[in-house]
Amino acid sequence: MSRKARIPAAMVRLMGGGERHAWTLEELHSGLARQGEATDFSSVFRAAEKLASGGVIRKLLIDDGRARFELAAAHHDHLYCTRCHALVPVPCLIGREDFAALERETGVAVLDHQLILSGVCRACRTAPDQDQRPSEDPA
Amino acid sequence: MSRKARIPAAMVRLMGGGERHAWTLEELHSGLARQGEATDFSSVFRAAEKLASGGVIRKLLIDDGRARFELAAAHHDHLYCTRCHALVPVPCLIGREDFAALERETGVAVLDHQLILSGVCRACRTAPDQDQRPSEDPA
DNA sequence: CTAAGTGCAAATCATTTGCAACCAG
DNA sequence: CTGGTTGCAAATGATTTGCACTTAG
Repeated sequence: MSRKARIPAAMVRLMGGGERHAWTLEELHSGLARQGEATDFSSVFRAAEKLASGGVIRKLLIDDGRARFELAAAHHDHLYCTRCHALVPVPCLIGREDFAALERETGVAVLDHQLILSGVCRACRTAPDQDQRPSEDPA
Repeated sequence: MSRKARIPAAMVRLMGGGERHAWTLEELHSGLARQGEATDFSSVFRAAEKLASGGVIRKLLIDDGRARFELAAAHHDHLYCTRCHALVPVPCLIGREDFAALERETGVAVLDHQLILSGVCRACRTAPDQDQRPSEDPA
């Protein structure tokens, strides 16, 4: 080896900051800049790639064109509002026992899972029809 | 109205053919061609878009860059082998009761969900390390 | 010296969109 | 006519990659 990775570390620190729980690469990029760790987008990409493959963070696939990343530490599933695009973490609905059963039946060793529930959040159902701006973790 | 949509219909027919359960746009495109319904890629895209919004088919987000589409009729979840990229349908693990509980707690009306379990299938665990070609619904 | 980490620029690639031609009702 | 449908070409946009430079070990 030769040099300690600066970006990955800063990224984990940023993600653990509590402001947000799921980040797009762009948000990570600007987030790092905001905390004095300005860097190139490709470095953000590679750091995320590395952290994800190392199991430190998890990549989420949302149907809006951009991947999100979250710390893998606290596992939870997600509720996605198709109207305002809020992504709300919810307690995990899948249990170990389900995995075991599936593994027995299918022969596939389940290592991870991604559950995204989608629908319309209360605010959006109540509010008029106007198209709302993306927001995350609505307070 | 004015004209009956040729592509969407052919697409549903193709997807119900049983050969495959999840299709990329590219596969749908070539699949249609193979069954004498040659068409443009953008038409495939638009047909998928329309069918998906109409609830006839469902869009799946797999972490390999391409979306997959499957008939929504028979709902099931998926097992994704991260090694050979096989996508195996498995019985759904989530129940209505879970939805109801979540809706009560979060206020989000759950309309749909996507659960993708990932891991390594039996073949890949047994086989040597070589990187295998993508295959789907391995016989 | 040596290899991993980084920045910058350029390439990829699936996905989308604009627009004119078409056609069943 | 009319408005949805289709084909073709071009635009988008997020993601990736090539490459040279830097620096810790």
